[in-house]
Amino acid sequence: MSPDAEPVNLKAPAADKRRQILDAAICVFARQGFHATRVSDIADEAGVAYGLVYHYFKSKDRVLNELFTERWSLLLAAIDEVDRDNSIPPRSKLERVAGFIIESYRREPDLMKVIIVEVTRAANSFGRTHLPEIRHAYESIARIVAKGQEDGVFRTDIAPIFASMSFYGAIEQLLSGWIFELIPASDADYERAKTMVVEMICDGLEIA
Amino acid sequence: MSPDAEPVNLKAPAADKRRQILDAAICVFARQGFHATRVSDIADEAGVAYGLVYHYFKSKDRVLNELFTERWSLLLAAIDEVDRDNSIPPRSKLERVAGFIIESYRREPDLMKVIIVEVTRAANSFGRTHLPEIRHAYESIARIVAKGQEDGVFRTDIAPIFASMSFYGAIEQLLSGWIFELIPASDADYERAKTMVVEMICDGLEIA
DNA sequence: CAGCCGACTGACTGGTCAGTCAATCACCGC
DNA sequence: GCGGTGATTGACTGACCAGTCAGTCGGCTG
Repeated sequence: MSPDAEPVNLKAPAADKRRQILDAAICVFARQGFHATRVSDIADEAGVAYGLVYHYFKSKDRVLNELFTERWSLLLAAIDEVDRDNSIPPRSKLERVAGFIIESYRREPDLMKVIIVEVTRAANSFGRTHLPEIRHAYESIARIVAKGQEDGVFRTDIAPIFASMSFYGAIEQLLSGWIFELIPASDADYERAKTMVVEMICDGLEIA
Repeated sequence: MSPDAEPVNLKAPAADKRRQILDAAICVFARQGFHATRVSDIADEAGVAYGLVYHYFKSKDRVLNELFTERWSLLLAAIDEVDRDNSIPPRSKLERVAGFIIESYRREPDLMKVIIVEVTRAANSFGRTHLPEIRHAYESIARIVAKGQEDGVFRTDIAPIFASMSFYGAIEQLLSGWIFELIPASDADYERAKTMVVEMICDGLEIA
């Protein structure tokens, strides 16, 4: 950018303001929930005029939209990449998927909270629009399971989509538990959870 | 109107109107979601004047409240009853819990949809109030798991609350799948699901 | 310098509802 | 038939807020 050292934050090169608004939205949505936040809350939090939000986004919905799409596409890409790597056993694939999701939460808890609470688990209101993308994730995970069945590693009497939903549901429930402080959330807990979910799903709770 | 011999339904003995309103709310909340339904929608659906809703309920929230509390207390009671019955192995206990929830959905899909979508999975907005009751369910299930561990039937390296959340999360995710038509929903599917969740949680996905 | 353009501002409007309330109705006991 | 009580009605109001828009600012181009 500019070699000359200038008095910074007015200079925010245009697109930065957009980012500022998105970040503010993450923060405010996480704190108050989507429905309860006014557009002015976002603007205030971003330190920006009310109208500017509408300069960059067509509506309040579009802001949430962008947050979701941005992150969800990363998840889909991650799952697909894991799926394509056939050098590891299916169990490790699930481990990586669980790891990715939990790690996402650890790094950006507010963003993940917003995505889960306002989109993924709000399929009746806002999330409705994104049902196809959400379904896509379930199907990708199901593909991993199916491949495990073909390899003779996973039992075949459980439908892949069913296993996939249960697996993802278990993980999301854990995140919810952390979000709403229903279960303890330390770095150690996150780490333990990663292996525990997979162990439970793959090996089962019962002693063989 | 005719003085006598009239077409009954005016006669609805007072408290029936209350029930009528609740049933209408179930229907409308399920169809449009809580936020998107106006109080007038409930009144219309119930075939009752707008103001009557406020005669029976202090606010729109209270209507949803009542729906949730009514049903959730049944769930809590069912779980506790299962837990107390020590004549059956822990695995059967989980089967009964899963069975109860899935059967509830089969019998009253709209009500369960409302409870899950608007309360249980909406902990950021409306559900916040009910976090204690929701947590209570998790803890009751965790108690079943803990007892299974004491009996040497369940492995002890997975925290009971953790297993509980995963178990419940898996079931709720299945219901969501049915609600949003992400997975097939026939009587056979419900029946299969009941055993599948428990099998997966107890025996695991992997072939031993 | 003039004139343009995109970033940026915030007062204002239009529509939407939750909740209120004054009035009416149906019934019952006296 | 009279007065009281609770059920029932629906027009109305006050608050709230998403989205608009007329206008300012600052930098760049010719």
